[in-house]
Amino acid sequence: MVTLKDIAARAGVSMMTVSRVMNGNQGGKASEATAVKIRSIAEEMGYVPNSSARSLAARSSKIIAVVLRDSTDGNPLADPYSSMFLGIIIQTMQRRGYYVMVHFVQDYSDITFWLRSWRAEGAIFLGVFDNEIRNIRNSNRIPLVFTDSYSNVRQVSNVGIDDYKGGVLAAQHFLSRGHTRLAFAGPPSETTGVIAERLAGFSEALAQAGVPLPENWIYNTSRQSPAEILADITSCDEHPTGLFVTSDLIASQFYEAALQTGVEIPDQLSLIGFDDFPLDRILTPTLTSVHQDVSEKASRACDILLRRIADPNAPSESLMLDVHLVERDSVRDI
Amino acid sequence: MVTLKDIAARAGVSMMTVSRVMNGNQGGKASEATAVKIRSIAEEMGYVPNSSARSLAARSSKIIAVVLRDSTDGNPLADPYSSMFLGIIIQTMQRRGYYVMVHFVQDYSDITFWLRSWRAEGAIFLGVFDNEIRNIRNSNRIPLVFTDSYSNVRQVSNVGIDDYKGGVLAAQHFLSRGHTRLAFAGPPSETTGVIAERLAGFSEALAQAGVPLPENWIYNTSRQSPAEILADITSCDEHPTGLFVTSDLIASQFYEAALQTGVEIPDQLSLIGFDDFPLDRILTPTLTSVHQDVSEKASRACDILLRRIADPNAPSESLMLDVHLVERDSVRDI
DNA sequence: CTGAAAGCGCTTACAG
DNA sequence: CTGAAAGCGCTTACAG
Repeated sequence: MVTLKDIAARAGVSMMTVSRVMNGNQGGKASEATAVKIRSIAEEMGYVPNSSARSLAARSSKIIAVVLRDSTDGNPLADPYSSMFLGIIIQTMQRRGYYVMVHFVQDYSDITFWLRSWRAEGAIFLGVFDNEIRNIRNSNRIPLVFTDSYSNVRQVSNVGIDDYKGGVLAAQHFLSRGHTRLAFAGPPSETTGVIAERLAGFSEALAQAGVPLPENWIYNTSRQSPAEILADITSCDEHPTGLFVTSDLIASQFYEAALQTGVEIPDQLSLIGFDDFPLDRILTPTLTSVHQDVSEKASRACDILLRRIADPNAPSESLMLDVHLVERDSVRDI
Repeated sequence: MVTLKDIAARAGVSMMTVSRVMNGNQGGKASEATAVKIRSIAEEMGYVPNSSARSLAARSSKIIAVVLRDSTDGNPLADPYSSMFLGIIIQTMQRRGYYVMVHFVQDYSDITFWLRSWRAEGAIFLGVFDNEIRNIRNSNRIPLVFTDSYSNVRQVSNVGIDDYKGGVLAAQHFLSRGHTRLAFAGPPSETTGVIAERLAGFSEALAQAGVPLPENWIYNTSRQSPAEILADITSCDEHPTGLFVTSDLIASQFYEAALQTGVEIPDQLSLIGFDDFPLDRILTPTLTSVHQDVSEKASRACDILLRRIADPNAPSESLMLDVHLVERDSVRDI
């Protein structure tokens, strides 16, 4: 393995001079003549800097950590939302000269151990960490960027979207098409958080129009399968005519269940999803959905993180991106 | 930051003893009494080993590299195949005590630089690297596992599937349903490789049944959009009644194009895809597809890599997993 | 069972 | 513009 020392010997200079040149020769601290010579020797000898040594000496690693919640029931990257997001992060960070390590986490204490062990320079969290966010923040001084968080911890940066508005848009669309009996389905929600916001926006917009959203029409997709929920919905006489689902991924499971159980979308049940994935355009019927811009979200998260890495005194920034409704064919007129 | 030295001082032993204990005290090299004491002190002080220092001294990093081909036209993780695969790798490697770095690569020389710089212990390549594989192998002595490679370099391990059989199965299915005019669509293929194999299996099985596959019915999805291909196919009088597409991702783009151009699947054109993604079950009509087991492929790739890391003399192993056809509704009877 | 010495390959901080 | 010294936090290899 070729080291700085080897190059220094060949060039007849000190290791320090080589080190400076290999690090871009900031401000021409070395003469251009020696720099050129050193670069050509390094090239010729196939020099590759040792990142571990660099990290150890410089106390900085060029490593960006991406943390996803490990889903016990399978693959955290099975969700297109997460994988798209991760893809953009890797692309962006790589272009800026960083290395990306990915970690699936079950317990938040894992994270701290891992971040410290590698001296990660910053971390981006995908998925909801609202309950752990304070602990994570307190045990890690590096810049952290969360996504979709509704935590009240203000010392971390967050990139999210207007989930409440998403719920409102879904409600308004159903109402505008004449629906007055509506249901909601999503993972269980705490009092705050992405799902709670979408639900709040949805139910409050309905309430404003005098349309109630009964408790028993708020379905928990962790407890009941889409097929069970469909059975439940269609069993009652005056059943809901529209269902707002908190993600396109789950919405697509409803399509599958509808196919199996013979429920007609949108005739028996209209559907609105959330995310606006490419998938929506090939479903039959095409899925009306609340659009969020994952790429934008990902690159904003990277920008904020990089800014805070570059300037340790930079304030934490949070950002809420807009959403809009994309009308397709899964909502019928009543 | 707490170091081995700090713990050693507190415990009244040498750094070496602490080091041994922290590394699992292999073979009881330290007395259990001191081991217990050291562990409790380490715990109490919140000791986190410094991975950079470890890597530097031990010349081994616990880093596994995953290399994906950077797609110029977007996000390498937009393809569910890649993201599922990556997800399993991360999960598996993490459980075995390794760290995963992900790299999107354009030029193969990037790879070598990166692998060396971090002293990665092994690498898994997702996507086709057939042309670069010899160079990659020659410039890197660490264990490498490729996927879906048809390279003749035998010093690397490879995990693939029976692509040829996949093509045969598609042909046979079309034939069994009475189709005699068939087309093929996929990315451009070299003389060898995944796509070439699928095409060869398809066309040879057809030929055996006396059904020709004309050159102009072999479509290149990089040159023509699905909409253009559909237009071309349906324009001629005696047009193909069935189309074999090399991935479900591309097949889904044909569904979208069919919707826009008004081509009826399967009435005007029957379709068979490849991969058997969950998506297939919610398309209308549901998509008949050649099944491959991505999870199996990913975990086999990890197994092989770990075995070769554990034993540097372990031979390279290659593996070809089986495929089968999953019949759904996208192929009509003729 | 335990430890002192040397070194992994770099950078920091200082001196000139 | 250049360099000698010290050190980052570990492990290897040896000695006892």
